[in-house]
Formats: sequence, C-alpha cells, structure tokens
Amino acid sequence: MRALALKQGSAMRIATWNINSVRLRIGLVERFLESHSPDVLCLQEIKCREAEFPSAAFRKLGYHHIALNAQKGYHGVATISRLPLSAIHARSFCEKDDARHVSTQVMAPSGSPFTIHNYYVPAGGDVADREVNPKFAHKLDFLDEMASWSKADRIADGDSILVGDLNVAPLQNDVWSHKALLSVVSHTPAEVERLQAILGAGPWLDAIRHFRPEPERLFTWWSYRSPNWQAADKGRRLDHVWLSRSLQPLLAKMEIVKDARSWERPSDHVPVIVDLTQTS
DNA sequence: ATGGTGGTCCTACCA
Repeated sequence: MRALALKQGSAMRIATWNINSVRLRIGLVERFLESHSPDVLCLQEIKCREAEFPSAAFRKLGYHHIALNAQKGYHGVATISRLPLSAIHARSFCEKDDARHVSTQVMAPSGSPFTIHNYYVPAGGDVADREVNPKFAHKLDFLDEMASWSKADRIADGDSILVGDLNVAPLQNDVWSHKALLSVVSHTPAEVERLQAILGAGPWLDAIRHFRPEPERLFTWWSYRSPNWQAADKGRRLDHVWLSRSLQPLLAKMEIVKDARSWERPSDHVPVIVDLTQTS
C-alpha cells in the first residue's frame, strides 16, 4: 500500500497569487498570510531580482523556506513555505531566460513529499495571430512545451500540484462573455485547446472547478482598466490550481479571495486557496 | 470608444 500523502487527520493549505510586484505589495501579502494562513504561497510577477526579494518579511511570519526564479523588472515566481522545501528547479521555456517557472518539493509533516510547479505563462500581447504578434506565438509555443514536458517527464505522476497564472480562461464561464472573447487573447480556441491538452495529458484535476462547476461564472482577475470593475464584473479565470489524481481524495476546500481585489492598491489578480485534508 | 490603468525604471515596454 502506498504511503499517505499527509499524516492522518492533518491538512495542508496552498495558495497562488499573481502579486504584480511583491515589493510594492508586501503589505498586502502580509495581510493575506496573517488572515488566511496558507502553508505554501506561490507568487507570480514578483518583478524583482533575487537580492531585492523581501525575504525578511516572510521569515518574520514563519515562512522560512523560499524558492525563487527571479529577474529584474519583469515576470518572476516565488514559492514561500512554512514547510521545508527541497529539489528546487527553475525550468526555461522556448529557449528564453524568462523567469516563469519554479518547482519544489514540499515536505508535509509526517507525510511524503509533494511536488509543486509554480507557473507564470506569457500573457501573449494584444493580437491573437501568431503571424503578426510574436508574443502570441511565444505563448502558444510555451503552452506546447508545457504539454510535451508534462508528458515526457510525467510531471503529474505521484503527489503533484500545478498552480499559477496560466493566462488562459479555458471554459465558457471563465470569462464574462464567451462570444465576445473568442478572439481576445486568453480565451481563443488556440490557447484553450493547448491548455486542455496539458490538463488532459497529466491528467490533472482542475481543483477550482471541482468545487464550483460550470455554468457558474468564476473569475480570478479583473482589469485595472475598468474603473467600475465590481459593477461591470468583466473578469476572467486566469489563475489555476491543478492536482494529480492521487490527491483528489484529499481535496477538502477551495476559496477565491475576491475581497483582495478591493484592498488598497490591489493586484489585478486575487489569491486562490486550496485545502488538502487526510481523513483516512 | 482602438481608449482605459498600473507595474518597472527613465524611456519604453509590459500586463
């Protein structure tokens, strides 16, 4: 019989959040850690070099383990944990040195290690045509490489979690208007097909939709360009938490912390939290 | 409505 992923009766809380500058919003991150108390927080778009990362603020709150893939000014991902991290790997995609991925093993208390992949997928620019927009071509190639790597290295085997800002809203009710956004970058068939290919190749379980299936509308991002974002509610579900099938029995709870979009000087993305609990 | 707002880091680029 295989080992339990978690000690019986114990739990693990994992969160993902595109913070859009961790230095500017360290106060919001502290507020989130104190109010929601995740064991592991995966951040995207930290937008700073490794030496500029506010590690002391995390240590002060009990998060002593930090895995970074950082660069100056753009992109950058960080996995921050109360539990020991090991096997830290940053992978490059499309032969660029963009900081868009870090994977770690998390040592659950008295359990076996989990692997967590933390991703920031390219946004893809404005025009959904790879012939005229190199950023869109890069996004499609990045997703293709994610799929082939997932398959070749069987990254969904074992107890694995894939989170991050994947910059794709795959389902009809992941956007405010399926029809209006079919040709808008983030919801085009070319992107959706690729994201579904990665999901299916795992196979991964979409933890957010496990709890809140379609046709409910679910968003994790609302543009800064909409001054009345709350009333208009023209959001998209760009942030994701996927679990290997081995972890499905542990899936206990999910929360999209929409409240965080109303905090002072907010990120345009909100945190997503998933709780795993070992009951038997 | 081909805008709008908000990051990094100084001039444009990116989301």
